[in-house]
Amino acid sequence: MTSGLRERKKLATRLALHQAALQLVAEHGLDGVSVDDIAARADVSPRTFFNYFPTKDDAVVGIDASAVGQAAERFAARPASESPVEALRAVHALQAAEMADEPETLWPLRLRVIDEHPVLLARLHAVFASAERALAEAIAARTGTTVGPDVYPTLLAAVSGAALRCGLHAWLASDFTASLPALVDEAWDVLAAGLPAPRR
Amino acid sequence: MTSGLRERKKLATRLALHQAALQLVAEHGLDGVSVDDIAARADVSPRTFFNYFPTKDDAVVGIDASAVGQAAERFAARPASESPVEALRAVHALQAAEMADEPETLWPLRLRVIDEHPVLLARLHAVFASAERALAEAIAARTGTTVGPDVYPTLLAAVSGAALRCGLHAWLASDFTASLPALVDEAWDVLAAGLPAPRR
DNA sequence: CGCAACATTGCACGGACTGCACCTTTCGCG
DNA sequence: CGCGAAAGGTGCAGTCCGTGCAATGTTGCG
Repeated sequence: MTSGLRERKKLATRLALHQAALQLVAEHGLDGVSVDDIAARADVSPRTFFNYFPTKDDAVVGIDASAVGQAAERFAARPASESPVEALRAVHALQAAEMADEPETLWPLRLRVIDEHPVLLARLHAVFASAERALAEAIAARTGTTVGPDVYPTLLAAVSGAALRCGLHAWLASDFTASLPALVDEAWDVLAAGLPAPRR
Repeated sequence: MTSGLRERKKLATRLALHQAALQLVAEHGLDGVSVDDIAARADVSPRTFFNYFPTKDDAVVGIDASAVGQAAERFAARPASESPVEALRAVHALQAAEMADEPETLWPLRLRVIDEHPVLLARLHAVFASAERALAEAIAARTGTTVGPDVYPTLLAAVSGAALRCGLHAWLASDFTASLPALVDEAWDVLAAGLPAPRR
């Protein structure tokens, strides 16, 4: 399927560039690192860098566009007996588990770096937003609504992104000692209850 | 208070630059317009452009940082008898009304242009995100929670942003014939009900 | 009026990103 | 095995963005 020396090498240099970008930025800050630096550490020419990422910022965030549609696909594949919220919770449980388990400590490092650079946060949000657009379509299809005029699909998609981001934020705040899936699930509990003020 | 020829002139050129950017981009696309073009249409030197906006994209979006903390301040000023959600709804009602009433058709044009350029959407989201951070603090203060470990303040702040963005999106989809405050309020109804699947 | 503060501008520079042309490597196939 | 086609890697030249600095106007105030 994905075999072939060519494919594997591309994946490898892509990852190398991403990790080089992350480490260097963690060390010297976003403005203290140039594309040339990143390319040098990944052992490719500066020009090649742009064959892999359209932007320096994208290399730091390092999320491929292919992963974007994933959430929407998984949502669409859930049994029709589930309510939209139930289905989304299930999708997020899977997604959160994958993020927490990912090889290396990639996500922690990513989140730490992104947290220190608002520009990168915006970039991450852009990725989420694009995923949410696809998700809104899937929600509309499931509920018989329409993305344009009806608020529901857009709202639920946006809220799901909020839940996930919120979980990631709390995960970072816990210094990655908490369980990401548990945090995301907690957020969904609050949402499903209609956002009541927490009892103190 | 804000009088003084100097202040007014600054505001004027700022607005001129913003409108020039908006119109030109609406006409030629984001990549078809350079900073020099924008500065030329606003009758200032290209160098001066950067005294007003740190970035070309920011000039197109054209929202000043001062407006960012506004939502949090208004939220904090709401009577303590209101629940967080009630208070937020009230703040949004005001904010939505202001946006819909703004002089000229600024918001419609803005939204149309932003809708066509994902980069600008990211920029807008960044503004929202920064407002949400301030809001999260205010929510935490009101509910006796803490932004770091507790999910509630971050979640509610993010969700409120989602509601507003969602209203704006539907407003755009209606070609600005619908009532923005009504759309935002509708989103809040769904949120307060725990996001139930819409009846068909 | 005259001075101090502030805004505008030009200049020069470094870095991001792109189109193009050329070279090297991999792949598919006989 | 080897050859031709396809695709990736690289260098070059160029455009535009964004910034620090220094010079030049403009405004406000005593």
